[in-house]
Amino acid sequence: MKEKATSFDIAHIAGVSQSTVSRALNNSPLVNQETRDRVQRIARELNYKVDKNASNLRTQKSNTIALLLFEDPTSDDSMINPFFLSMLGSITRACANARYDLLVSFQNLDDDWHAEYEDSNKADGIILLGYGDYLSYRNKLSQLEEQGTHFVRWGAHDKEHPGVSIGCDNYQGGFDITEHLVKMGHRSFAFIGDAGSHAPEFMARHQGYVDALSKHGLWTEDTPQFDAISTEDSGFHAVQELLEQEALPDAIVCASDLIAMGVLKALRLSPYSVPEDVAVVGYDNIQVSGFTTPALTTVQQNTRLAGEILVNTLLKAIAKQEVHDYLMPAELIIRQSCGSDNS
Amino acid sequence: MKEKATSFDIAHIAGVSQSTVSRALNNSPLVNQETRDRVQRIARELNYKVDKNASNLRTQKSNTIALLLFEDPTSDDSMINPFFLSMLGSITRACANARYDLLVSFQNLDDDWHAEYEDSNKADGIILLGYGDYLSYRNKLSQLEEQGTHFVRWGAHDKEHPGVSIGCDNYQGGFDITEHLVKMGHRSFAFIGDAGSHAPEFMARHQGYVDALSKHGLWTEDTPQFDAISTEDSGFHAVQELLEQEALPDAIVCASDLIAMGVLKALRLSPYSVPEDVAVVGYDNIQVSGFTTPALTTVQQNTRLAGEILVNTLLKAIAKQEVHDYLMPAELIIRQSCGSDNS
DNA sequence: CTGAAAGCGCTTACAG
DNA sequence: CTGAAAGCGCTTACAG
Repeated sequence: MKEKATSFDIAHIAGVSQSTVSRALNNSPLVNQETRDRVQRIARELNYKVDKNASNLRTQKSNTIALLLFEDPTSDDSMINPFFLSMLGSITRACANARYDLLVSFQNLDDDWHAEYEDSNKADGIILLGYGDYLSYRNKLSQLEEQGTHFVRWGAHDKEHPGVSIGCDNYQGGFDITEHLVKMGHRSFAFIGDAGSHAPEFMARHQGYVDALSKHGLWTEDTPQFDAISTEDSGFHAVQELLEQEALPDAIVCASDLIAMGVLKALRLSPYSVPEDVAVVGYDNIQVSGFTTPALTTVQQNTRLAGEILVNTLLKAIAKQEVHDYLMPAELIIRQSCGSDNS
Repeated sequence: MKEKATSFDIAHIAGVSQSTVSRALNNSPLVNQETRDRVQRIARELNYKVDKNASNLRTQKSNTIALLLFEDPTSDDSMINPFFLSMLGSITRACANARYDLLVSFQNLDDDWHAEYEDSNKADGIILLGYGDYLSYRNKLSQLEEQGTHFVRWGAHDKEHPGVSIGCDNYQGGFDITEHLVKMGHRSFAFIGDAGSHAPEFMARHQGYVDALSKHGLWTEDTPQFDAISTEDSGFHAVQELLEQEALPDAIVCASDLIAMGVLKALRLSPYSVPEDVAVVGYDNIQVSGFTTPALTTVQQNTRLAGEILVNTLLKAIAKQEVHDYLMPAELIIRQSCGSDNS
């Protein structure tokens, strides 16, 4: 293993000072064209790469973004929610386009994550991604903000929360999909998904659902709701309960596609069929939702756009520009699981 | 935004030298228990974090691994192959367990990636992940090895290639799934997937397929094969060709699940049904494959284990321990798309 | 346009 | 057990 070349080695070979090498490599206009070309050629030949630790230390910035992916610690740890995996993909892409490196990290909500990356100068800013009990880390967000850490959060748009957030219109999504079910002729409903303040996204979807039902006079206090987290298992068990209580409604609204997968599975084992006996809808439009039988009606969040906006907003914040919350529209994806017009 | 505290600030407050602060923070046994506690308490109060750039520069290691994800540049850029996304998830997890940071980057095969990360001291080692034209970057791998860069590669096990590789037994997978089709009574076949040396994984799967057919006397030189890359579109178009030529075989073996998705889609639009008229099998066991109609028979690669082995092998290499190639067994996942025993 | 020099914030031999 | 000092490899005012 050869010793790694430094800028001094280049300087020696090129017969210039190390300062000039540094300038040439950074394409400084201060340096003679010819000198620059020579230095760059030698650097290429020696396979020289600027030491990032040294240059970052000197410039006090890292050209790196950290992505903190929160996981619901109760979810099946063998699988990441496909929706977030898809976000991860689009964020990676957006970072590459912006010539930033991306540091990815999984976090538990109770980890001491709040300052780690930017404080240690490994990253210039942080993207927070994940469902999960948002309230429980709210004070950490405040602390981040207090310290002047740059961060953007994917999630529920909420004026009371610190920092800037990019999210999808969960309320509208919940409203639209529910109203569609009403139009399809369904009259009794159940909601599967935690509707408490611990899960703001789910709560907003639920609120949209409730308001749509209310608008059509279909909402009652005893409309069943199950506090499921976003896993197949949660959905599966919720349906089992419904079946035991012999309280199967016309339509089941799931707070996520993953939950809906479990719901469909449970119904497949039951005497009831979808959508004839019961309609099922999900949320997220993960890839699988187009392939279930019947294909799942759901709400799409544009992950590609979301990744771009998250990254661009963060970069703006790092550049000390003004940034704003952004609420992306939710798009209804109608497939077969909600019944057809002539039902 | 407050100025970030340095070890000198801590030293000043604690009334000790900066060297002692550094030792205390690194839990050096050289420092008095009481002093250490005091220093650590102050550091916590000041929300102090060691500057990674400085410490990495000094120690010449980064506790960071870089993951280079190669993409087939011809594939649909709106979507990463779900199989690799799943690998990404398990690698992230494995890194977190090893207390390493993970730098993720997408690369085109023609980028000048080969040295970037480790040479610039941003990472201690590199994981290479992706299908793609392996031959085209073979000399880059040689170069990596020559420079003493630590790397492991996911992919085809091959003694002739530089560096250590972790992969799944593609040959055995291709063999097993084909033999299963033969057992199901299928007699004529087609293979969809590039079987050339540019795609070593696919080539190995194809070789297993050919050998299984040969073993049962079913292989002929004119058994159709299509040079598809791993996308739905490729599979879709290959089937269209088969239909135009009116050469639909008993069974279609796809080099990946993504290809199989396209095959199923094309057949759905045809008068033929799966598995009655034609069997279809895939490879990878991506999540969707369990939800298609009919559910897809495929070959599973254990991504979770793969991620762990990749990371652990790389860490060993970084620690100058001896490392070996590893060939993971392929597991047949039998579902409905291949027909049933009584066919 | 170029060079000599300072300094980013650490870690770690060296001396006590 | 502790401190003074060197040095990791850069970037960038400063002086010419």
